[in-house]
Amino acid sequence: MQSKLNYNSVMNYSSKGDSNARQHRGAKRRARTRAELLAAARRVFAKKGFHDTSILDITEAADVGVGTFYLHFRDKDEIFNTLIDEVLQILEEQVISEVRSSEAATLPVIVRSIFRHAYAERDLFSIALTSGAQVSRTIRVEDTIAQGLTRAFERVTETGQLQGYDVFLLARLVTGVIAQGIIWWFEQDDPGPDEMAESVLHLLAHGLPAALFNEHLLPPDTAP
Amino acid sequence: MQSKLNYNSVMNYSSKGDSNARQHRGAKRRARTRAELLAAARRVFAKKGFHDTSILDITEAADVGVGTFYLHFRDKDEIFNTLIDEVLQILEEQVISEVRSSEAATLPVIVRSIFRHAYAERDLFSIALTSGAQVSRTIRVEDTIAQGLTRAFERVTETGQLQGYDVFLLARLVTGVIAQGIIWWFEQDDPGPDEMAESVLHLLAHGLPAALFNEHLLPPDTAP
Amino acid sequence: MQSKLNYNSVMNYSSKGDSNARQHRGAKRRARTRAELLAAARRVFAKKGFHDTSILDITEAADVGVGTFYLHFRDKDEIFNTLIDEVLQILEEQVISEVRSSEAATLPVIVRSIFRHAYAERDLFSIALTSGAQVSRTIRVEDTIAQGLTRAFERVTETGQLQGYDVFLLARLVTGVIAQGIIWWFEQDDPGPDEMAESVLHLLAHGLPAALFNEHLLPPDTAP
Amino acid sequence: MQSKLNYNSVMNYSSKGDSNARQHRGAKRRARTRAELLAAARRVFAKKGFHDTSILDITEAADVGVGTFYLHFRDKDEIFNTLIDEVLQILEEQVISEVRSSEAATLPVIVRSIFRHAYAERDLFSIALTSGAQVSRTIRVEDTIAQGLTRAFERVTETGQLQGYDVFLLARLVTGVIAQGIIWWFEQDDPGPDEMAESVLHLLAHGLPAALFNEHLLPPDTAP
DNA sequence: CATGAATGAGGTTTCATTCAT
DNA sequence: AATGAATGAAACCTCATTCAT
Repeated sequence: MQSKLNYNSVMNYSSKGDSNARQHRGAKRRARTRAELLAAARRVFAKKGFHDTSILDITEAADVGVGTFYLHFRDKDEIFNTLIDEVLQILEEQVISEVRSSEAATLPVIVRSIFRHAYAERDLFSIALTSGAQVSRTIRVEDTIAQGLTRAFERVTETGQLQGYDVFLLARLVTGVIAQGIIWWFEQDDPGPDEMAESVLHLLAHGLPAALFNEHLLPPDTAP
Repeated sequence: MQSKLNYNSVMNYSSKGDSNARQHRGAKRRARTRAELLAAARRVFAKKGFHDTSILDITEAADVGVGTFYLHFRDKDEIFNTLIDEVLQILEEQVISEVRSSEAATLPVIVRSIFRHAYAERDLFSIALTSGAQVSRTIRVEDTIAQGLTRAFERVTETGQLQGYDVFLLARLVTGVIAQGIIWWFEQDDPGPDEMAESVLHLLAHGLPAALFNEHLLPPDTAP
Repeated sequence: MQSKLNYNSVMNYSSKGDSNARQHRGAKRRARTRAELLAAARRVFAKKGFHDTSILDITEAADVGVGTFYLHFRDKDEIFNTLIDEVLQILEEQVISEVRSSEAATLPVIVRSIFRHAYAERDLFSIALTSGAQVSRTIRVEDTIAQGLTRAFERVTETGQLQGYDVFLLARLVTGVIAQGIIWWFEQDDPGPDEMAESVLHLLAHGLPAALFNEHLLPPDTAP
Repeated sequence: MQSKLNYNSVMNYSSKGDSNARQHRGAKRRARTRAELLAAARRVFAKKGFHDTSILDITEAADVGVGTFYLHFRDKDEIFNTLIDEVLQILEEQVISEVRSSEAATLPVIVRSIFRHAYAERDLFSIALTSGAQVSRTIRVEDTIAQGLTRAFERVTETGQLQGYDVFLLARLVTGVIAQGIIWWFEQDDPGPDEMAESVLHLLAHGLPAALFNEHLLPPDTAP
């Protein structure tokens, strides 16, 4: 809120004052500092996790004074959320644009696009997927993906298909597969995004091999 | 691991000393206090989340002195892990026993069993699924489920089926669907465990409706 | 509030538990620490004034850890108010007792008693009289004295005398004289309390010398 | 003292440089900014009290940049003192002029004049009377009034009257009554200045009603 | 074994002040 | 002269942890 006011004021500078040049310089510096803070926060969060990161860690990584942090963000939550929001907005834009420029706006296109972007930003996504709840009791990344999928699914609902499905639940379950794919990269780097997308899409398209529904999955007799 | 040391030490008390009776009484009291702490921790974690819970919160809820906490647990992480381990061990035992007593040890039986237990303990599972990472950088619940599934899947692998699947990744993806189902209960209480299991199993068995792979999922032209 | 709960709980200890002795020791230590904090606060306030005193100053003077402060008082305001309340309560009790044990409960007896006590505690009273407003927007010492005087005056009102006086305003004005007498000791130590009382009482009894109402108080012609 | 340096430097600007006209414009602007800061400070002090007012509060209220503040005043104390000095100087001038233009320069004339001016500026006076000590360990308003009264009283001393009085102490005690009258307006607006002056003057002229010196002021027997 | 008063490291946050523009 | 972004000292406060009883 505080920071948004500040942020917006930056945006408005060029159109308001008469002495354009002078105000611009201050605003530019301000924006640069803010960007440095965001970049530093991302690095530190990725390295130490959300919980173990202090404001001081961030300002030191950004090479600015402690107080500067509070000029731009209310607290650790806010910078974290800003970071996530930023990355989610880019994700959304990118997915939409990729989907538009593709032949057909089908699920495979969407999923591939999500994985590609998530892979590129996998450090942040991992943090976001595993520390989300402690920040806002809303799990932002999952929510955003689930909402996107829901909107997409609803397009099909309108055509009369998807009868008998709870679209919301379905979207969340699919989100679960995707999220787990991303979290996979928390520890390994491969398979890369395209292969990952194929695995996920294969599962989503055909389900699990029938064997898993027929065969015995436990040894006849085991001690724990 | 740490917590197991503590836990086992309780178990060993009665067999060590010479004056058996008195030690027994002490051990019983000790165990009772410990149990109160665990129960209190579960209540408080469910209400305030892991991060916002302090040791004092727990001891007050358990109606014991602060110092007492440290006689039983090293820190907040340990009591949390103990709680999770306990509940996961019960989950495992219950699933195994249910699967054993069923006609065929197939995936549906396993999944239903997992959901039933998770539903019964949904407050703890929700916390565990969303606060896992900040405790140990290992996401215990997902890991346990994924491991269990992996073991199960490997039985099938041995029969030569599941060719071309990365069993580990597959297990994790399936874990993702299950986990998201549980997290769903973070906000709603229904559908209940059996219905939830059906939805998940249907998805896992047949995949998503083909429409989602054919139809256009985006309106032809949207503003952001 | 916090501290009052704590404080009261100390008071109740001896009558509540069964294991009397053990609880007593803790409570005694607690009370001692609290008293040390109060004594230290008084010393530091007297030396540096309210505004320039930090919590750390107080805890260092009391030779306890910082955290200990917060076990007993919410913040600087609270310890200050506690200090003032304590001293004002003693003042009130002492004045009442002195007045009772005197021949006649007249104003001179009251005023002498106030000055005697205030002189004994003049460092604290000076601080209280000059820093009062910044703590609570109620000027505690003046208020207490004025209230006491008001109650006293009202006794006389009931006898039909004091016609035409606004008792509240009168009490405050008299409080002003007394307060200024005490503030006088902020910089000088004499005259002592009895002489001071005589000066004030003489003024209150006879008013100012008539000359001040007749004579010219300005030189016929002065530059600023 | 410090503030006077600053203040005078403003006055000297126009006479120093070569290009008279331009400097004049600069000086005028400078003076205007300074006046805005003073006016803003007064408003903010009146609203939030001295202690809770920050430099930023003042500059925002004055609608100037933070840095600008330091071009005119060293710190919060200085602007506060400047404000008080200004108002006290006006008080002094006004009292002197009113007294001069009156028939006889007696105490009633002085007191009435003081109250009239103090009432007009009562927000500032209230702040000054209750926050004085934290600024300079000299209680400026009381000091100024007491000094004025002392000077006036000394005129009478010279005529041989006021024998046996400590003139300084007497002046301070009278100051106490006047100050308390002004502080009264901190919470109420009436009685207005003239009525207030009459009450105070009546007290100063005749002292308190004799009853207060004869009657019992306490009920014969009270519980605390 | 249990207690809870005390501790102080470590975090957060504010705000007077500087200085490049 | 005016600006306001940046600074960091200095305060605040919490809470995990210890330890005497």
